[in-house]
Amino acid sequence: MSIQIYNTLNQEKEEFIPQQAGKVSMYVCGPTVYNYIHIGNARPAIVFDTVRRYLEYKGFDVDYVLNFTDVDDKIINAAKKTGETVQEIADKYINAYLEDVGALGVKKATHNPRVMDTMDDIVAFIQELIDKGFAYEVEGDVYYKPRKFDGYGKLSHQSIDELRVGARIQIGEKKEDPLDFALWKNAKDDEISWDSPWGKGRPGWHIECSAMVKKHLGETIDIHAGGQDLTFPHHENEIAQSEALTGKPFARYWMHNGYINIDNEKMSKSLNNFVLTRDLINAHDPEVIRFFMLSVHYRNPINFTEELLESAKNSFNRIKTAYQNLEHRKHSSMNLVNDADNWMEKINSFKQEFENAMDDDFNTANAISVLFDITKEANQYIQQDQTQAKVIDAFQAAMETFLHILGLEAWSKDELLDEEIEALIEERNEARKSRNFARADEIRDQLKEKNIILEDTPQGVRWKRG
RNA sequence: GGCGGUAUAGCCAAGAGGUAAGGCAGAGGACUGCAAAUCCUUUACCACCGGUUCGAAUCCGGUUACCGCCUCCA
Repeated sequence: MSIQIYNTLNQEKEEFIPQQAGKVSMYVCGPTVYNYIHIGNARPAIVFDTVRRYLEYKGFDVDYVLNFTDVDDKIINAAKKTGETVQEIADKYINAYLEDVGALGVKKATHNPRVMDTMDDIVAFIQELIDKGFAYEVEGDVYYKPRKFDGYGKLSHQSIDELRVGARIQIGEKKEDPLDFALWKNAKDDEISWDSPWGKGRPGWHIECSAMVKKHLGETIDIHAGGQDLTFPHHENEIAQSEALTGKPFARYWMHNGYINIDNEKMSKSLNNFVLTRDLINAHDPEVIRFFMLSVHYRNPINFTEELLESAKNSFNRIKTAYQNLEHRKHSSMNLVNDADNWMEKINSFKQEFENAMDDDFNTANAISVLFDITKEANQYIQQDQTQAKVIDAFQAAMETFLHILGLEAWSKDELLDEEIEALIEERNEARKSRNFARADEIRDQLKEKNIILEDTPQGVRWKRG
């Protein structure tokens, strides 16, 4: 089956066919780096990283570009407050972003362009738009004229005449039309600025993405992604800028992820209910956070509460435990090669189901349910009197594959116990043999305090970290 | 006002014409020296009202509630 992607442009699922066989160009709108990111910023990072991982699993070579907006009012204000330079603020929060998102299992982008490094391209882009009659300069500002561009509104499905534009003109602006938006802003006295044909200034917000996409991925890209609030005006404006310039389609598939609410309310400054990704990572296992995010389809809203995260932790533990129990059972398995066909077939069918789920617009919620199905099957298998190493391996390999696609495999590394603990486990075994259960339980409790949990199975003691 | 989204068990969440996946929590049972883990069993008038259909959470029309975007925002 082919991959189906819900395309905001047409509001329906479409078969995904990249321009070039085997290659995917993908651009994701990144953060404005003026603060630590909140969990709302973490969602697109995780979701589109998972999209990328799945495309790579399917054999595509993915060029994944995520930008950093490092020139912006908010950064300038932050710099004014702390006395640092804009560059320093930006550097600090770019590093923080990469750390946070890295902890959540997000792979590094192939490029992380910054506005500061793209200034020449941005200026050239704007100049060309002026030359082509889509933009005009007024006293050092440059504005784009959406009314000049035929398809304006095609992404957000807004009619240009229905837009409520009353609030759009601010005092001191010199737009010809309230709909016009800034490509270049004239510098105020002491602000950071760059030279341009229209004097010192800095770019508007939307133009950077158009310029970066063109610079790093070309005129038409396969996938453009971001939060659904970016649909309008940001992405709409990107299309207007880029397509006016090139005359070619800007992006072929537009993907937008849903919002995160906190206790059923939008995160907002007035409610003061922002949850910083950083704080959450310090308080919870990052993989549980990622698992939680992926347990809901990316286009649906997620409500975040501590209780739901706790529930996600228990859920994810079930999968982890099954994987670890397979590992333990491996040592008491036989190396026969026959009689395993039924199980191997079953395991293969899970693979197919997993792919079916992911093919269907990256339905991670269903993909995770396949992970639970295989977990149950594996649990049943290892309870049999006799097991085969080959089947155990196949179970584990399938689980690893699924977990890797979801970016959740980091925990599965081998862990070792130190000698002291090994000795205690051995002592407990002896105590149990001689039916000295008091001593056995004492040791079990003692280890539990050290976060080592012992479980007695027909195949001997099994331990795990609590 | 325009555009879009959401309403499914105590909770979370898939499903998009053939009478409801999965997980968490709860209850009962099995296994265990006791536990743990696991297995088995168990819980749904799919927001409301009409319509189409042999058949509708699923399609159409309407209603209600909530949410997002239209202004910086993931």
